Amino acid sequence: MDTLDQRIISQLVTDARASYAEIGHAVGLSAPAVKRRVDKLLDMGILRGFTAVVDPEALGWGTEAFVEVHCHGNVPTQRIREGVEPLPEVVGAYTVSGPADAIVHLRAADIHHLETALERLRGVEFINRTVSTVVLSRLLDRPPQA
Amino acid sequence: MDTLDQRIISQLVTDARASYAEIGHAVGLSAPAVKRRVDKLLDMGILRGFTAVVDPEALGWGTEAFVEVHCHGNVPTQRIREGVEPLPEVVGAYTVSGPADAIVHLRAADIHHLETALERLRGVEFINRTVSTVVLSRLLDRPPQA
DNA sequence: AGTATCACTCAATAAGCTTGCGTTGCGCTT
DNA sequence: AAGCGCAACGCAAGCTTATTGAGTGATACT
Repeated sequence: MDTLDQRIISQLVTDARASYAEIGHAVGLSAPAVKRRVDKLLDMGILRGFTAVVDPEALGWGTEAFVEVHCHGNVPTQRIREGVEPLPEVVGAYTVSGPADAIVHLRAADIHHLETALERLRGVEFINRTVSTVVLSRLLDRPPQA
Repeated sequence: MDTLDQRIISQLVTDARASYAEIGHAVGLSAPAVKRRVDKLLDMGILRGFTAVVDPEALGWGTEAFVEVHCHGNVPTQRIREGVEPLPEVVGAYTVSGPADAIVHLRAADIHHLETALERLRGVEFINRTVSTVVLSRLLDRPPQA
């Protein structure tokens, strides 16, 4: 995991479908050398995989919200994960410091869909109370250090 | 934009480096047909591009926080965007309903780095007050409808 | 000094991309 | 009802890229 690896990763974050030759040219290596490093990074779990960046609006996922989740008593983080993971509208979930126990990031087709997703979230047994903050507009949404 | 396109997108979200032939096999099309559809989706902006999924821990971006931003008076969303965009630690920013004006998602190497990023965020001229919520653990982080 | 290890380049083959071309299905006009 | 134009498809050819093996040089350890 040296500076060469980091530059390769940075290239892949910018364009995950770039050819190994292109990446190699950018970082000063041959194509096979790049492939071997990428394979190793995947093996080590530093690279988790490759994904497409989709315009959520275009696909009809235009509405999102951040939800503070307050639980009944002490709930282990693992159980929180298991509780929210089945909801397809959940795109992110984090345990946090402060008064709330967790923050859940919801993405839905519209306000009505968001409402039903929230209802299902509140239906999770250990969840006591939720405080929702609806997103009005997405200003920025990018990978780190791109 | 039909169901075939959606299935192609779903394949690409799962693995952005899959070959057109693989995708075609999964959705019942030939490789050239898939390529033409992908090109069109890119043209239309429905597909924004392809990126690598990196383990943030491994790259030394293990600490993150959500920050409620409160502005001085009325600030247009565009100016908020311009204000936070230069900070590399900002991975997401949203204007929201409720008492706060915006929510900013920060990602930093460690607590100290997070602190300096917060200071720089608070240094943005129109920002009045911030309320930070530090992430203790990431439970879930996934693309929608994967 | 010798040697093991590691990562690289080069080269060759296999796989995949990309484009032109002919075909088909569908809606619209004549 | 036949003809036309459009849009999308599959096939095939030529070209590019991926992938593997083999050889080489640098580094570090014995």
